[in-house]
Amino acid sequence: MSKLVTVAVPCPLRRGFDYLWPESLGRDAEIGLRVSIPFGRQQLVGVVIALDVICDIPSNKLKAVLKVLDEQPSLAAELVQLGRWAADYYHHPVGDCFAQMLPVVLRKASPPKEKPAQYWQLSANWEELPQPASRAHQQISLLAVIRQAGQLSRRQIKDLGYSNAVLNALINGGYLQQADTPAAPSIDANNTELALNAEQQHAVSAVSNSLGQFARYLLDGVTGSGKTEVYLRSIAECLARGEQVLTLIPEIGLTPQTLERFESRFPGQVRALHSGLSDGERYRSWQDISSGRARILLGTRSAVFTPFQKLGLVIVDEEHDASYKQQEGWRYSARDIAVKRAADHNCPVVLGSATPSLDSLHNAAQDRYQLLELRERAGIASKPDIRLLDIRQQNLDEGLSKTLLDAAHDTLQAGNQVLIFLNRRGFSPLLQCHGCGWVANCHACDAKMTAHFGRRELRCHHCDAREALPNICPQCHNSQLIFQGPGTERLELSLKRHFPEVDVIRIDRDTTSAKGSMQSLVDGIRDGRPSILVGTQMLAKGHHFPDVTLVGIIDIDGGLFSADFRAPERSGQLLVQVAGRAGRADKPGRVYIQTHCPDHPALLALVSEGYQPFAQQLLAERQLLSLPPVSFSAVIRADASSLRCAEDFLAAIRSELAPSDNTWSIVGPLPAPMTRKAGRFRAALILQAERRPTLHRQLAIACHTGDQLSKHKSLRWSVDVDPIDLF
DNA sequence: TCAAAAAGCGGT
DNA sequence: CCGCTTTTTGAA
Ligand SMILES: [Zn+2]
Ligand SMILES: [Zn+2]
Repeated sequence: MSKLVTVAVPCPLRRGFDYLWPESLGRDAEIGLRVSIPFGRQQLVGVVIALDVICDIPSNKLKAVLKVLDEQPSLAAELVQLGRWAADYYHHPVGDCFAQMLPVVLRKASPPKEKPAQYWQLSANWEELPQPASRAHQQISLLAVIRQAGQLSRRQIKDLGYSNAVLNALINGGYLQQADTPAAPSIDANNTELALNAEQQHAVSAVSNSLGQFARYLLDGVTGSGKTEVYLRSIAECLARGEQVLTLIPEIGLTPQTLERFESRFPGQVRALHSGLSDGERYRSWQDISSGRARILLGTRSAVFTPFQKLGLVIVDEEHDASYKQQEGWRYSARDIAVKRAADHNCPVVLGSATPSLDSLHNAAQDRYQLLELRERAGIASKPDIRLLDIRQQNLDEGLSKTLLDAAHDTLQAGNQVLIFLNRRGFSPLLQCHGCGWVANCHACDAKMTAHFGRRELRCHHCDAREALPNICPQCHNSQLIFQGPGTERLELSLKRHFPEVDVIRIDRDTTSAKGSMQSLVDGIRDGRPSILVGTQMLAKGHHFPDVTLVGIIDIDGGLFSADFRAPERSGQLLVQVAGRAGRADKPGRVYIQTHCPDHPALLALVSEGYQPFAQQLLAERQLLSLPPVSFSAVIRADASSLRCAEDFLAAIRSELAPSDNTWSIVGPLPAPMTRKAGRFRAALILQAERRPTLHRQLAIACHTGDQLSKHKSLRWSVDVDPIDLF
C-alpha cells in the first residue's frame, strides 16, 4: 500500500491536503519536494509538508501525486517548518504561504533548468589595448570594478547598475573574456576597511563572539555612526567560519551603491533579491544562495524565505521600516521572521536602526535583545542644530515661513544645499471654490482630490481616479478656484520663484516614476552645486546628500494627532531620518521644523532630547494604556460594497468570540476613518490580548466563522496579526 | 483560486 | 422551457 503525504496546495483554504504517494513515482517522499497534484478539476504545484500522515478520508476519495518536480527538495525541512509556523501565526492559508516562499519560476511545473551563469574577467591582453574613450565613464568604471572583483556575472554587473550595453562594449572591445570556472571565493575583508571607533569595535566583537549560537542584538546607531561598517565586519567574521549571511534591506535602500559597497568588500560572493529583477534573475540568486555558491544575500522582504546551506548570521537593516511588513495577503513581518530563522539556525541576528521601533526597544528593555549603541557619529560631526519654528499667526508664503526662507538664502549663499521636506506630493491637497465653497472630492473615496498643476489634473491619492483640473467651479461656475495648502509641487514652484538662480529639484513619486530617474536626480544633487531639494519621504530613505546643511520640515503636525496610536512613532522616525540628512563631518547642519504646536510634549522631547527619550516616552504611554508592544494585537478588516455588509460580517464574527475581560479586549466593528476607499466601504474589528495564546485562540475562532459565513457577494476580509496600521 | 453546478431571469 | 448570466459550492 502506498504512503500518504500532506501537500500545501496553492488555494485559499486554511489546510493542507493529503495525497497518496504511489510506488510508480520511483522515489521516496521527502519534506519540501515540489509535486504536481490533481486538485478539483485542475492540476497544481504543491509542496510536501508532512510524511506518513494518517487521515480518516476513505482511500477511494484520495488522489495520488502525479509527478515529483524536484531532484532535491526546494525547501529544506527547516523552511517547511517555518512556513507552517508562519501560516499558523498569521492565520493565512498554508498553501498560499508556501507558494509565496518559492521563487515565481518554481511555482509552475516547468523543469528547473540550471544553466550556469556566464562569468566575465579581464582578458589576457587588456592592458595592451588602448583605454576606452575617456568620455566612456561607465566603461572605465566597470573595467575597474571587474579588475577588483576578478570576475563577475552578467547579473551581478547589472545589479551594480551597469547596463548590458556597457558590458557588451567592453566585450566587443576585447577587454573581457569569459571565465570558465567561477572564482574561488576570496575572503578579503581587509581591502577597504575603515577604522572602527570603540563603540563599533564593541558591537563587532559582541556579534562575532556569538557566532554559532542564537543571540539577538539591537544595533541602535545614529545616522552616520557607521552601522554598515559594523555589518560588513561581522559578515567577514561569519564568512571566515565558512557560513552564509542573510541581510535584509528595505526596498528603497537596496540601491546600486549599497550593492556595490558589499560587492567590493566581498567580491563575487554577494547576490541580490529585489523587485527590480526579473523572475529568472531572482531564481538565479535564489539558487546561488541555496546551493552555497554565493555566501551573502542582500534582499528585501521576501528574501527572508531563501534557503541557505549554512546560515551563520542574519542582519535586518532599518528594522523599523514599514516595508518589512507585507500589507496584503499573507501579512507577515520579515523582520520577525528573520529573528525566527536565526533561532532555527542557531545564529545571531542583528536588527539595526537609527530610530528603532518601539517593538524592538521594548524587547531590549525586557532583555530579550541585547542593545548595542553607536552614539558617536563617525568622524567629528556635531549633532545638527534642531529648532522648532512656531508658525502660528505667521504669514506663510505658500507654506514657507520667512525664517526658513532666510535660512535657505544664507545656506545657498554659503555654497551649500537645502532640503525641504513635505510628506505630501502634488500641488495642493484641496481645491475649493471661493464663490460657493465647493470642494473637489473623489467620487470613489471619502477623500479630497489633490491638484497636480503640471499635469493639469485632479488626482485621488487613495484610488486611481483622475480628472482634468477644472477652470471654473462645476457647481456655481465661478472662476475663482483656490488651492488650499501646499504639496511638494507647489513648494518647488514657489522656491523657484524665490531663488531663480539655483536648481530646485523635486523628488517624489511623480518625478521618479520612470526607471532610473531617481538615480539621475540623485547623481545631479551629488555633484554639489548649490541647489534646493524638495521632496517627500523618498528623500529621507536610503540616500545621503553630503552637501545639504539645512533641512526644512514643513508640516509634521498631522502625525501628532492621528487616530492611530502608532502615528507619533512613525512621524518621529521619519523626522529623525530627514534631520539626519543635514550636515556631515566638516559642515554642521541645521534643521528647522515648522509647527503649529511647538509645545507638544512628544515633539519637544524629540527635538530637545533626541529619539531615544522620545521613544521611551511613547513606550511609557503604551505601557500605561496596555497598547502594543506591551500587549498583542490583531485586526480583522472587511470591505464590501456597502458599509452594512462589512459591519454585519464583522459583528457576526464578534458574536462568536469571547467578550472583553481584563486580559482580552475586542472593539468594533468600527468603520475606518476614511470609510469609503476606491468605492468600497471598510470596517474593522480590533483585538488585543495580554498574552499571545489568547489572541491566537480567538483568531482561530474568527477565521473559522469567517470561512463558514456564506460570504455575501462582494465581501472581502483579512486577518492582520501584529498590524502596523489600525485600518 | 478556479471551474463546474445550481439558481435566477427575461423572452418566447 | 430555452439560453443566458450570476451565485454558490467544493476541492484530498
Ligand atoms: Zn462654486
Ligand atoms: Zn479616490
